[in-house]
Amino acid sequence: MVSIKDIAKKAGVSISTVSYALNGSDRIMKETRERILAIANEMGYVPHGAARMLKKRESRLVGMYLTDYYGHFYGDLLQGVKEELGRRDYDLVVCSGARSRRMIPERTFDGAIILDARFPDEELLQYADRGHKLVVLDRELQHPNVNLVLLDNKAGATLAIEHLLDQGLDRILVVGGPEGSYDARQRMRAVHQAVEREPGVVFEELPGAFDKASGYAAGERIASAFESGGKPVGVFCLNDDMAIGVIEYLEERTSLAVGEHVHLIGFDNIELSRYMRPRLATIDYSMRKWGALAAEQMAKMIRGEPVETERVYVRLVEGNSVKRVASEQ
Amino acid sequence: MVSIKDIAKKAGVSISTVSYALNGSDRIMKETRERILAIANEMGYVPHGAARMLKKRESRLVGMYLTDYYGHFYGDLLQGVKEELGRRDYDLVVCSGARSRRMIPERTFDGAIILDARFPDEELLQYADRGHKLVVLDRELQHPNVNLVLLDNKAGATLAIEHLLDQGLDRILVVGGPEGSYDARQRMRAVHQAVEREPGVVFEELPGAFDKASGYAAGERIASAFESGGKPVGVFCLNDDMAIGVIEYLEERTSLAVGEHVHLIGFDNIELSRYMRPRLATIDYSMRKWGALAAEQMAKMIRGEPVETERVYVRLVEGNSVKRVASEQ
DNA sequence: GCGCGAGGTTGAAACGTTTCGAAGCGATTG
DNA sequence: CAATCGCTTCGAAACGTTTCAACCTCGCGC
Repeated sequence: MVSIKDIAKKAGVSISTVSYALNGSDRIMKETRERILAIANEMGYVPHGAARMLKKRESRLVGMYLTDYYGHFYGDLLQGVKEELGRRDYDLVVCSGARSRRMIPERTFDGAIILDARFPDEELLQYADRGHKLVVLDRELQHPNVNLVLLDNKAGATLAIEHLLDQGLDRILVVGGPEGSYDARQRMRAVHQAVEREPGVVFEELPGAFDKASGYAAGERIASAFESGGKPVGVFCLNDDMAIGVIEYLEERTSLAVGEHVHLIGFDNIELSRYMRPRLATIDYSMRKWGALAAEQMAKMIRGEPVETERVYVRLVEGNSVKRVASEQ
Repeated sequence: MVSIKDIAKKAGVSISTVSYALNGSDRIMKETRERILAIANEMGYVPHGAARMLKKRESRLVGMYLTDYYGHFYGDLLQGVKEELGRRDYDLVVCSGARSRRMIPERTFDGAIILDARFPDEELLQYADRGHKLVVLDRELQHPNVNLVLLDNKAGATLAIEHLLDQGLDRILVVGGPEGSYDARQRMRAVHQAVEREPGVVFEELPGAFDKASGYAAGERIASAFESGGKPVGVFCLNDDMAIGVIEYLEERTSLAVGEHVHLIGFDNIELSRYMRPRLATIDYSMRKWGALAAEQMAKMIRGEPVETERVYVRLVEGNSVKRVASEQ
C-alpha cells in the first residue's frame, strides 16, 4: 500500500510537505502542490483511515444502532439520517446487536444514534460519561453528552383511542408492547388517560411484543370479547405489525370482519398497512424527518453547540379497518 | 481517555507489559497480568480502535454495501451475514451510497460485500487490484480478490415462465428490470430462452425498474393486452415490487381480476407478497442463506483460503395470482 | 552590507497500540 | 564457578498520519 512516505520519496520532498500539499494548505508553493498531487494520484494513494483517525481524533463517521435489520420503517429513517449527515460530510454506518457496540468506546465513530430498546441505559450512560456523543431516539436520558429526538407517542395514542371512541365504540382492547420499550410505555400511559376520561367505556389491556405473532396471539381474546359482548369492539395495537397479526388471526380462524365486528387501528404507518384489505387505520409520522433531526442534533453535538430535545409530531391516518358503528337505538 | 500508558504508570510496569497482559500473553506472570487487568478494568480502559488497527493492520470489520436502506429483503440477508460473521468474531457495518465507498480504500474494513448495481465494476476492480477483499452478490467479476455468491436467476425465471405456460396461457408479458442490473439481465435472458422453446406463445417485453411505480406504469399496457386479445394473459414481473405495482394499477384503474384475466408472478418472495390478495405467486430463495454464504466466503478470503463461486437456489411459490386457465374448447 | 520578514520547506514529536529483541535474574547443570 | 537456561519484564521501533516549531533562502529597505 502506498503511503505518504512513498510519495515524498518519489517527489523528492519531505513527508510534511506531502501532507500539507494533500491537505490543500497554502503554505506550499502552488507548483509543488500540484506536482505532489499528480504523483499521489498516479500512485493511487489513499490516506490510511486509522492513521488519520489516530492523529486527528475524529473519524467523520456516525454509528446508528438498531435492534435488528428488519424494521419496516428503517428505510426512510436511515435515508433521513444519511442525507442530513452527508450534507455535513459525515458518513453513516449502521450496526445492530450487542457485539458491535464495542465500536463506540473504541472511538470508531464521532458519535452514535441509538434506536434499540435492548441497549441498556447504564451502558449508554457509561459511554456518555467517557465523553462519547449520543443521540437517543427511544428513551429519555439526562446527560450532557446525550440528546433526544422523541416521537410524540402521547398525542398518537390519544388520537388512536379517540378515533375509536368517535365511531361509537364503547369496548376497547389495547394490545401492548414489549417490556423495555419506552414508546410502548408512553403509548399505553396515554391510552389509560384517554380511556379514563370516558366513564362508560369498557377497557382491556392485552400483552404484546411489537411483532406479528403477538398480534396473532391477541386475536383469540379479541374474538372472544366480540362473541361475549355481541357488539363491535375497538382494538388499538400499539404498532402496525401487531395489528396485521390480529387481521391474520381473524381472517384465518374466525368469520369476524375487520371494520365491522372488530375495528382496528395501529401505530407507525408501515408500508404494509397501506396494502392491507381493509386498509389499516394507523398513526403516521415522518420517519425521514425523525432521522434528519437526529442527524442534525448529532452534528451540532460534535461541533459542541447547544442542543435541545426535539419532538416528532404525528397524525391520524384513517383506513377502513375502522368504521362508524351503527347506533343501537 | 485512558490509554495503555496510564495503566502502565499506575501499575508501575512498562507499556509493553501492559499490552502483553491485556492481550492475554503467557509471557506475563499470572499475578502481574491479573493486577494489570484489574487496574485496566477499574480505570475503564478500552483500546483505541484506530491505534490497534494501524498496528495490527486489521479491523475485524466487514462492510456491506447496499443500493439503499429500503429493500424489503435486506432484513434476512443482513441477519444472515451478521450471524455468520459474528461466529468468526467479525462485525458487520452496513453502508449505502457513493460517499461511503471511501471507507474501502481507507482500510476501514477487512473486506467488503457488495450488493449495489450502482457500484461501478471499474471501481470494484480498482479496489481489488489494491488488495482489498471483495465478495460480490450482483454481478460476475473475474479477479483473484473478488469472489461471487450468485442467485440462480436462470432457474427462477425459467420456473416462472413455465408456471405460466403450464396454466395454459399463451400470451406472456414480462416486465423488465433497470438498466445496469445483473439479476434483471440474467432473468430476462432465461425468459427469452424459455419462451422461444414454445412456438405458439406470443411474448412481449415491457420496461421496468424494480420499483412499484414501474409496475404500475406497465399496468396500462397489460390491461390493453388483455382487452385486445380477449383472453387471459400471463405476466412475469422480474421482481415482486413491480408485480405489486401491477396489482395496484389493475385494482385502481380497471375491473380486471388478477388470477382470472391477468395471471401474475413475481420474483423474490418479499414479505408483502404474502399479504397481497390474491396471494402473489413468486420465486423464492433464502435471503439468510445468501447472506450467510457471503459472510463465509469473506471469512475464507481474509484467511487467505481458496474460495469458489457459490450459488443460491430458488423455488416456485404458488399463489392465487396465477390459476389454471379454462380450456377454450 | 546587514537585519528582517515572508514564503516555502523540513525535522521531529505525537497519536495509542503491538511486537521484536534483549536484558535481568535466579535456578540448574556440567 | 562459569555457562546456560527459562521466566518475566522492558526499551524501542514501527504502523501512517498531522502539525508545531524551526530552518533556509530570498529580496527588500535602510
